Amino acid sequence: MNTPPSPHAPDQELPKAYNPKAVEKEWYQTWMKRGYFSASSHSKKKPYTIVIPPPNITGILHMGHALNNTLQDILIRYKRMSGYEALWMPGTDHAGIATQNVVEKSLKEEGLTRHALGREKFLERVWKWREKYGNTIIRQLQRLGASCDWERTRFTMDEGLSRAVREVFVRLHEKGLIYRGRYIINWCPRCQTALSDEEVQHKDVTGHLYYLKYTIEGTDQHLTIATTRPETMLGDTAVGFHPEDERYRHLIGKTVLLPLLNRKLKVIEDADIDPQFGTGALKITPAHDPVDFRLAQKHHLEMINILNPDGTLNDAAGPYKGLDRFEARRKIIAELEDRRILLETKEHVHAVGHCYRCQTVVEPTLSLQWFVHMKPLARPAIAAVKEGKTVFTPARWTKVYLDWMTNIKDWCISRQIWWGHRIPVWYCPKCRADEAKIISSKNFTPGNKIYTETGMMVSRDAPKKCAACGHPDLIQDADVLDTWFSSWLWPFSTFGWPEKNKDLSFFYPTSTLVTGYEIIFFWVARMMMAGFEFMGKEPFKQVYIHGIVRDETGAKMSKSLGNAVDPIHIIDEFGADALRFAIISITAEGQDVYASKEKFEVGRNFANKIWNAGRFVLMNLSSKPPAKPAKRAAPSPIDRWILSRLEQTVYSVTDSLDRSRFSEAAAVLYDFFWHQFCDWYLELAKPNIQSKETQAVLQKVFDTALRLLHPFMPFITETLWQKLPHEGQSIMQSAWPVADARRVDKKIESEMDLVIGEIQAIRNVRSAWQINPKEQVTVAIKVSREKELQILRDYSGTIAQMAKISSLQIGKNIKRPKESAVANIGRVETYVILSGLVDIRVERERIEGALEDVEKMIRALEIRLRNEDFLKKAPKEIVDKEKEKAAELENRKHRLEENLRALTE
RNA sequence: GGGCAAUUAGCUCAGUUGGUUAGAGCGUUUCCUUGACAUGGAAAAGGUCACAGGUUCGAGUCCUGUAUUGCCCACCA
Repeated sequence: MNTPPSPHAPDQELPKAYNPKAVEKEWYQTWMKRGYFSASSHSKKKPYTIVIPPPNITGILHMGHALNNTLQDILIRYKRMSGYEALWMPGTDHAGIATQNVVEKSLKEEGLTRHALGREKFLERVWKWREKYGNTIIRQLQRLGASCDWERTRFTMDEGLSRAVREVFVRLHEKGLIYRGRYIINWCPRCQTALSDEEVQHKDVTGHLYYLKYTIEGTDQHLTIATTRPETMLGDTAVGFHPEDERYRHLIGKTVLLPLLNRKLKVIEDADIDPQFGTGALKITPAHDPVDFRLAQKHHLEMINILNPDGTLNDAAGPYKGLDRFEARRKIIAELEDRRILLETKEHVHAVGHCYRCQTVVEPTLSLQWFVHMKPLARPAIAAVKEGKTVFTPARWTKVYLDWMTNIKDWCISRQIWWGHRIPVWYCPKCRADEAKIISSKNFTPGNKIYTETGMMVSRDAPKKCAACGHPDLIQDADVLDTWFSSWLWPFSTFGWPEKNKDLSFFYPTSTLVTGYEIIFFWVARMMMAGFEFMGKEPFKQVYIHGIVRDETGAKMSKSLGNAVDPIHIIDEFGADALRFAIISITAEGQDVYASKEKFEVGRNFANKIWNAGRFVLMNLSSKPPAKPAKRAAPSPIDRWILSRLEQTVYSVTDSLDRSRFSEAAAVLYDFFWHQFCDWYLELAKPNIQSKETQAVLQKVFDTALRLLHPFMPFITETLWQKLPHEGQSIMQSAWPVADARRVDKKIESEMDLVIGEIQAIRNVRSAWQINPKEQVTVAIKVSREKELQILRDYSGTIAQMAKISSLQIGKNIKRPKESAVANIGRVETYVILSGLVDIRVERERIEGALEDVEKMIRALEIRLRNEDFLKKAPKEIVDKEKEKAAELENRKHRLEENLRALTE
């Protein structure tokens, strides 16, 4: 026997309360050391694969991660137990802008800037930073219990993944899908880089609409134009109006003078200009507005960029040069006001773009950037979802995905930062000496030819010399790629693509992607496109979209707001299992979650309940369990009942997990374990606890429950499972229970329903009369039906035990004893003898209350049963059920009335 | 401007093929420290399922509209 060491000796006495700290770390280490998390592509099993949404290396575990990763771990552990070769592929994302921002901040504290350091030194600093802090979140995921195959951990800046990035860039370029061009992009003046459209968050801001007076050259006539960004007038090169707008027809052929600068502005007419907005006249700033840019292209207007990269105004701004854009706005407004050019100011709510990393207001700016032409990539990714090759859960996200994909725009992928994958493009300074020649395809239309420039080389590896002239000193493009340009390859780059290997063919396509809806566009949609483009197959079969974790007030949790419930604090205080179970419990499918510390107490309490049930089971199992369960004698009805309930729980939990209804599965387990197994079965089984049969059932039910609970609460289930008699080395490797419909015993369940109802009725009376729980009472039960009589007699011992009855009489001809309180369940009437005098008033109130309820129900039923349409059209079984119910209610009503009469006699 | 969610007990929320008396957790009330568990046990109170119409024998559940809230998308300057 060569059993690996267990963290706990089997016979160690269990403390009264579950102490997660005592087991979590050790068990996690043990699992890792024994290689339980690793998956192999040489397995004979069917693969089940999840790739983790790689957290940023700057990331610190927050509740969103806790939810996201618990969901993935539940799936992985469930599938692993169900016989799949389950792989959870982990890794981290280099998070270009975010990481650069963090490192720059620490430089600033030393009084340094990245520019002072220089590119190379700066990158060294970033790598150092990553060595030190980049794995924080991975250690935190491990505390959560995540069963990732850590040996496979990847990083988006690894050599392998970087190679994939270059390969993809080159291939897309060769297909004519990557090009460079001068277009309006979103510029963040703080990060000083271009952003993609998705990286801009639009927020409604109450600003102003300024009405400005432009003079028509050579006349004393004026033109009034409304704008929200008056400072952009410095870049105006034209004014325009709608061709059918009669108000401005007279302007055709005239020139308008730009206030302050007196620049001559062309007058154009274009159907894209909305005559309803403002005055119907539009000032056109081609370099700082997407609409204006398009108009400028169409009408061949001059484009004047007025901004420096840091958001201050440049030479083009004349007297306003050097001012920050917002300061310039204030100055210009004041100036316009002084000169009576500003005619009117109105409040105006409009959407203003903000940088998703630093929340700075972004500026639409004309700029030379690299783009991916997306339409051709989107086509198969759209078809796949329409055909159901990839399914969204909840389904409503399908439409969101398809809408975005259908209207997809080209993706700006170049970033003017240093931390990231350098664009694999090199330039020959010699060939490019003549600047006029540089852009060889001025009006490049992507998709049908390859984008080229004089002296430009797109290459997987750094070219040694210029392909044209042989010049050896080439200059690599200074920009890096958007972080998502590496993330969108994640489902296959992590397996070694572009190399063809066993892992790739075995684990790809992956099975489920679990993520939040905030990155459907950033990541999910793009992975779909990359999956088809480079692997020819969808990257995953299912996309499970969960909600966002918010605080109690509904605000998105964030560290900067200080409203975050820190998952690590919850783990420290309540344990990882408590955190996991609670976060799953409170998360309905796809809904946002409102988290507060109190909500995690549910998880702690449940873990403690499991712990104590385990203590009870262990305490009572014979110290040496029979090697084989003793020949089963017929199990008692109570045993059959819990086995039947267990079977339904197995079925229900499995079904819920298969339908991605995680909180439902958690609720079913909670109810079964606590309210059926602990509240009833354990109590009912106590008198027979010494019998072999009961012990066998107790062990089986507890063992099965632990296995069902394991994906949700890995640590406590492993700890207890190890202490129980078990086969195998870990609950992680045990088989997921399989539901067997034959073990469901409807007959025994309906019998137990009657018995439990009876016990509860008696307890209710006891409670109403404030009988001390320790005190034994005398009870008489009157039953009219043979079947019920039989059942109650069979279970009389149980009823007496559970309701603390010293003398129990059951029969058809029982007379109501004097000084007794009555309870009615169905057709059964129960008398509880009271020791002292009956307080008629109290008893009457009880009965009258019950009577009222019954009458209310009877009235509702009667209406239904008198309705001919109901009798004719409703299914027979429904009608029969209602009739049966009516008869029973009628019966109960009579008995209540009798009791009431007897009371007053 | 378009779209999507949400609106059910004091609070936070479940409730997917329409069909018993609409559920849970927390909180509240009463009783109980009984040899698994006070992070506990027993019992109980508490809901015109946002509103208005409609479909149906029957609606929390389906349809239409309204209101409130939140989110996403969108080049009305």
